[in-house]
Amino acid sequence: MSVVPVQMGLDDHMPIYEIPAPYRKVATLPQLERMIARALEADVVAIDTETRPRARNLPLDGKSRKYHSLTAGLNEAIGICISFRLPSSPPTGEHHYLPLRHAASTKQLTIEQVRAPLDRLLLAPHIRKVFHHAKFDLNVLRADGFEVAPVPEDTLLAASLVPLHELPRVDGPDPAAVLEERYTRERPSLGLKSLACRHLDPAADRHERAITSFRETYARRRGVHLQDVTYDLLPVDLMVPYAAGDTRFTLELFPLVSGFLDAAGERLYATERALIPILADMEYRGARVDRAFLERAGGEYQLAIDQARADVYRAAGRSDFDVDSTAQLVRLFGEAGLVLSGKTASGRASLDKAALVRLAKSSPLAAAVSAYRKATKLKGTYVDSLLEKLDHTDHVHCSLKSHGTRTGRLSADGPNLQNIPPAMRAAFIPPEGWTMVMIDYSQIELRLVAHYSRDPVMLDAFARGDDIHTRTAIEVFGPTDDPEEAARRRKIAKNLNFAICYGAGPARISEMSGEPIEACKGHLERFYRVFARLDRWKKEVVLRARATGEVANLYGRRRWLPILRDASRRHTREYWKAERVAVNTLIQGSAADMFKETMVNVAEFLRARKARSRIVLSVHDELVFYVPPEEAGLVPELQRVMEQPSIAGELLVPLAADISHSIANWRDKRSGWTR
DNA sequence: GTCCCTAGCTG
DNA sequence: ACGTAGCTAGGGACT
Repeated sequence: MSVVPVQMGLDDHMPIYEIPAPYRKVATLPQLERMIARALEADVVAIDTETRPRARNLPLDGKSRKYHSLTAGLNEAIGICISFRLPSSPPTGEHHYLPLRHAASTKQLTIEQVRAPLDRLLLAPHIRKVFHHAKFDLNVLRADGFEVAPVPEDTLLAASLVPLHELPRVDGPDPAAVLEERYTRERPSLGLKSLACRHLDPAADRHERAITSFRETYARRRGVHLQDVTYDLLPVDLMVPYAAGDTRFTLELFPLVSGFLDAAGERLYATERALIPILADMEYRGARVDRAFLERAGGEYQLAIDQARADVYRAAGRSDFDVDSTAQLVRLFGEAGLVLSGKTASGRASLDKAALVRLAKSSPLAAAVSAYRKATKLKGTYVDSLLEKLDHTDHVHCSLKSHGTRTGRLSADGPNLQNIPPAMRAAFIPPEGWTMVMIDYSQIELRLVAHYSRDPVMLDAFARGDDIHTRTAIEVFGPTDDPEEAARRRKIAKNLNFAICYGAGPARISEMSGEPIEACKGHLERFYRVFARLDRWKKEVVLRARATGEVANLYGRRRWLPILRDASRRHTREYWKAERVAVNTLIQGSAADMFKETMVNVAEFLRARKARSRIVLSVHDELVFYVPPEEAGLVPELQRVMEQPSIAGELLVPLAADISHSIANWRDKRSGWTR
């Protein structure tokens, strides 16, 4: 920065900073009115919010740095950045920071003062608003009563769909490093600063570094944690170029990045964009949780944990170790003469569930550790942490990332509501008097495998509506009248079917099905003789991917796998993994993009009918809805919408979506829909 | 405080 | 060579 601060760390003695061009502060009504008037003449306006954790999101206690999530907003706006460029603007554009909730001594407008002018811009129908990660800002703005229309553009989502390694670089990187990255790195960071440094200005992070250094000094002098030095405590003039820099980069990245979208990319981007307000709304409203159920379950699990821990110490004959420490347990097992055959990824002796199950018959110690692990997992990850995250209306708000996976699936965190075990699904309940409706695709990935491979047996199975695992069992092992044998064969067949999607070998099939490994080798060979087209398709996928270094799914979503075309890395562990990834990405990714399209179609269906029903959760191939009693008639229609994505007509297999419902909770459901 | 490792939950 | 895609918790080693 241009001016060295003379004094730091006191709100009322903030150092004076000079705001460099082309950045501007908007702190008075005339300045705001002038800025909005000019913005309304622009075709594209970049917008960003600066935030702090909500004031009531206080640390849990002195030592924990975790915050309560008491409200959907999670973060509170402290200021808004707005950038645009008119023909009459300087060539570098006009970039503004509008402080709203900075330290009291700061000259700034209030939310209510800016509401009307800002609404004119945020709702202007003809202006494209571009954000980097719009969903976040939409919810921050919503917490202050602002809406944005039309649906914003998003440079983060556009960048997630573009071959970033083909974009021109401005940071003059070492050519060897670029080459290495082309061959090894699947996807560079999608962070705004990272994209800006690579493609706009190598020094794009200079203001961020200035801010960080200020915060570090402030934290040191005040004796507080760095993360407690929130941005609203900083001198506003120091914030202006940093904050408005973000919208400057967003504005400049937008045409650059979206210019690299191909036709399929444009279509995928349209779906991603349509998902922004849908996911934002799911996050904002959250899922209702039965707090009393969780508290009860927590007590029961605690008893089970205490019991299991005592069992472990008794079986071990000593108690000078930590049951939570796998390393100490491995040592203990070794001293007790228990042999651990499996290995971890790093080659050490593994004491995972499979190892414990192998030993459980002969060792009470192993059985007790299993019980302990199960109870601590459920209580720690699902009961206690979920309770901490409930808001004052007992709703939990996760964050859904549309760009969170390399296949196209959504990812969820804070908490992850996509891996709630059945026992804990009982804690998720509908609003009073409403029904929870679950609609999930039946065997979506195997249907896509059948489509891709055109395997006649598999296509026939789905055309006839067979149970695919039973049909596979009959095709591979022949018919049997013994129901027990049929069940055993179906289990193996199910694992064989999953093996296609994941690329599992005999060892994994053996572990999953409990059959001997040698037998599984034979099963796999027979399986690929029966479903010969399937094996051929997988080989073709790999051959094509070797030539191009990438795969593209049914919607044209691409995943770069540069290692596949690098002959020098052939026959390495990473290479073989990339082959499995190539196949899995087509299957999982095609299903994911179909599912995203379905979410958009379902949300549009509900919107068009002004329905109160809403999507609550999205778990890869399942949607969970809250449905009020008077909208029961919509449910079969939702099912039909789900069965008719745009690609349904081109698929060689029928799609099927199954309904289940419950007025109680997510676990205790009944299949079908009748009333 | 950071990071990695191991484990375990989901589709 | 032989299990895809995620997130989170805890221990343990490091700074």
